[in-house]
Amino acid sequence: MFPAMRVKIAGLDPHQQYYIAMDIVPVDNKRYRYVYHSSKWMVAGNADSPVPPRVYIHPDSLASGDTWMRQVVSFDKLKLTNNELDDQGHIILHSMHKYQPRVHVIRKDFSSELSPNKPVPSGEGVKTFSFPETVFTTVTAYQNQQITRLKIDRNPFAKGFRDSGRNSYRIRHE
Amino acid sequence: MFPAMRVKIAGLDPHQQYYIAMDIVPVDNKRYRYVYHSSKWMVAGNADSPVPPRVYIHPDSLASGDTWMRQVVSFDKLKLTNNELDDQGHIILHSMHKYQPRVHVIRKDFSSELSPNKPVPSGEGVKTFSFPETVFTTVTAYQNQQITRLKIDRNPFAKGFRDSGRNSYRIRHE
DNA sequence: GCATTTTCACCTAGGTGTCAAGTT
DNA sequence: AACTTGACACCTAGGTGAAAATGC
Repeated sequence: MFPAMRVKIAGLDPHQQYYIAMDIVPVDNKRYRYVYHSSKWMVAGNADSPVPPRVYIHPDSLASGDTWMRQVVSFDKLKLTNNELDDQGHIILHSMHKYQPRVHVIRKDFSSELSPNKPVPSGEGVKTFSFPETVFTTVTAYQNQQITRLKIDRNPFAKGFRDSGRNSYRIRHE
Repeated sequence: MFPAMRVKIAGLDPHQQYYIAMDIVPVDNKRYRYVYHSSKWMVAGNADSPVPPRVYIHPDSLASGDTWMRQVVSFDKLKLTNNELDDQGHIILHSMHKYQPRVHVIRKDFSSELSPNKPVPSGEGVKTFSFPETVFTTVTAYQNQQITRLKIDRNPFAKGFRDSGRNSYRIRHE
């Protein structure tokens, strides 16, 4: 997932151990399509059937509150798929749906049910955070040029698609 | 360090948490040189003064006995340096000295003194293993062709130096 | 008419030994 | 004469979007 979610965390007990995890939940029960001439996402029917729940447990887990608070916690290794049979532990989503990423801070002594394949437990010892500005719509092909430009300009791995010298290569193989 | 040390571990308590670590200790108090015509390492004086102790804590630490025993534990990310002022956490060694790598299995509740910059604690809760067949001599340039061949043939990153098509490239830049 | 998958050139990031040049 | 360092060609490993191929 790019751009990656990055969060700063405060208020933990420095000596307590925590997991930090992310899941991604549907915003509504709709399927969308992009209407190019109005540059808007429009409802295009009801959502597809639910997919197996997946949780991305941040690879620095387990760590102390102290450690988590000292750094920006980045989710740049989180991967998405539309393959409901995925066995790589990626988060499974439907294409053309709207989603909300959520960050979970889970105290170790309340983590007994934490698993990449089960919903994140809730209740005492678990805090969940949603940032509405991070809602996104899944696609298999980009629907508008602002997104394409953002991806190319900001992601180091897409440097080959930036404007400088754009004409001087990219000859297809026969 | 290549080839990397790889160990299988048995006899742990599956539910206990352990660190696994490696350090590298001098075999003797000598400095060596390689005598080409007899293909042997010969003593060439006394060892250089000791270097700061460094411990490589296996990156899968902390993990349960169960987890450690289920996999081959590989130390392929361990790095060596002859720079006594190294600040990358590499293990510091003298060139032209003989060394013995050691594997340490450290129960979590006895790990209070475990640090990349302190000698590994010893005593209850800590087991140390040495494999004499893994003794090696440090160099900055290879001293014999068997080693060079071993490195090139076995290390995927050295594929470019293998024999096939050896003549067809490797033109130096002007 | 779309949505999705596959292939590919182009990158980042970093692990190899070689060689030239420097140091001791 | 032996040792050390730095630049470099050549790899592995894997993250990009474009375009072609396939599916629905």
